[in-house]
Amino acid sequence: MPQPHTDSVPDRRSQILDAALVCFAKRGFHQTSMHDISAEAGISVGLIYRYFENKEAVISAMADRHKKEISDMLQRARQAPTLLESLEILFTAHCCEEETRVVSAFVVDLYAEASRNPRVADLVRDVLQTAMAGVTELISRAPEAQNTTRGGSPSEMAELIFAVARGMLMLDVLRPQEMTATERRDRQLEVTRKLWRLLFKPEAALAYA
Amino acid sequence: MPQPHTDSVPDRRSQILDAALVCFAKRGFHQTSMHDISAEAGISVGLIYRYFENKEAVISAMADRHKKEISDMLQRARQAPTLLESLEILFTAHCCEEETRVVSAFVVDLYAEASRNPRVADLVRDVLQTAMAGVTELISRAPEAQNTTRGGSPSEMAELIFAVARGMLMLDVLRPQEMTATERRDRQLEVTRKLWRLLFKPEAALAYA
DNA sequence: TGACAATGAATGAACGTTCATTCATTGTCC
DNA sequence: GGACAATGAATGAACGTTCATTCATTGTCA
Repeated sequence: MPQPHTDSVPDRRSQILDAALVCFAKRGFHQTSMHDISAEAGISVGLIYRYFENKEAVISAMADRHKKEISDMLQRARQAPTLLESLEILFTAHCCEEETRVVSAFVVDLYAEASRNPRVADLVRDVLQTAMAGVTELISRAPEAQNTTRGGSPSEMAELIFAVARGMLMLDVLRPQEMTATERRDRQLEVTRKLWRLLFKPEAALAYA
Repeated sequence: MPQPHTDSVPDRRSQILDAALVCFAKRGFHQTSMHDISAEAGISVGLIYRYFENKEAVISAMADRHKKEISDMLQRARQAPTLLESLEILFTAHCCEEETRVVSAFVVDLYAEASRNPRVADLVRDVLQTAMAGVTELISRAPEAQNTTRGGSPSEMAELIFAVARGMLMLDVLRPQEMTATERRDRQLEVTRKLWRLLFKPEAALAYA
């Protein structure tokens, strides 16, 4: 009853948000016009206003969706058998898409927006706190982390992990467009493993590395 | 000859760039109008066009100035007596200003712009490579780094250091406006020291920290 | 007076948003 | 089933506004 077609009406909101993501990543929030989004989605401008109050609502909805994606990612990370694999999921989440740059550019733009839009800032802060809490707990439970206090408390380690993850994501927008998602993923994994060794590998094993 | 008055003409270009930095940080590159900049600088709109070809030229000049500031910072870091102090300079450079947020927000915006403007991307890449090379050399020469290969080669360590620095800068734009520059600086220093311990402190000293 | 610094009204393009209109689909009655 | 009414998703031209940029004009020195 709610959706009698299920196919002919392909969830307009998602369709619009998908198009918006592409446009936002390509041109940024404020350089993207509603016409850009409508063209990318293959619909008319007016139709966007049937599903979103205005342009800012589109941006907010994108941020909300991103929040859900992050918590999905966290769920996956939680189910990984080892801490290292959890971290690998965390660090390469944005490489899952066809176009990694799309996600990275969007997130950097999101932070830029957060720096001047308090509502967006609250949302990003909230996402970050939830994710950090999840990872902190992950570390607390992990047997790999039991024998080392080198990186400080679990929450301090999580802080460092997230700083590196954000820093690498920022670097990603500088990489040449030609780089494939796989290449990006490999670069990310290298850094992940380096950080893991640094934080969790028993000292003895490293002494003469 | 270049500046005949030296005082009555207070270097218009710098004056305009100073105003632009404030506006860009407050509203972002593309939401800042030329009128905003002229109002902030206390001059007329038209005058900006006497010193800059167009708005993009203002952005480019800002990026160029940022490049010079980074290399100054690197120079200062090079002259520090210990590696830890070098790192502290590196991590708190953006806290020197009255308004830390201004610098952080500008840099995040710069990366966002880099993700879609190849000229800006080249410039940021260039700055980053120069700075990384400087820090790599700093590490190579430092006696503190001689006894540990824990973090990998000097250039690998530099990569990690810069990732954390970028990540912390990104976090800075989320901090409440009320936070003072000193508080921000302290938070940055905490992380710096943690990273330093992790990378350079001899293993023995950490075993039962 | 001449040369140049500085102004800010004017221009036109682009943008977000609105809304009168179209039309395929669904519901209703005989 | 067939004729007709009602719906509301979808369109895109139009509107008011904002903005980067221009340039005729004014102010200011030597």
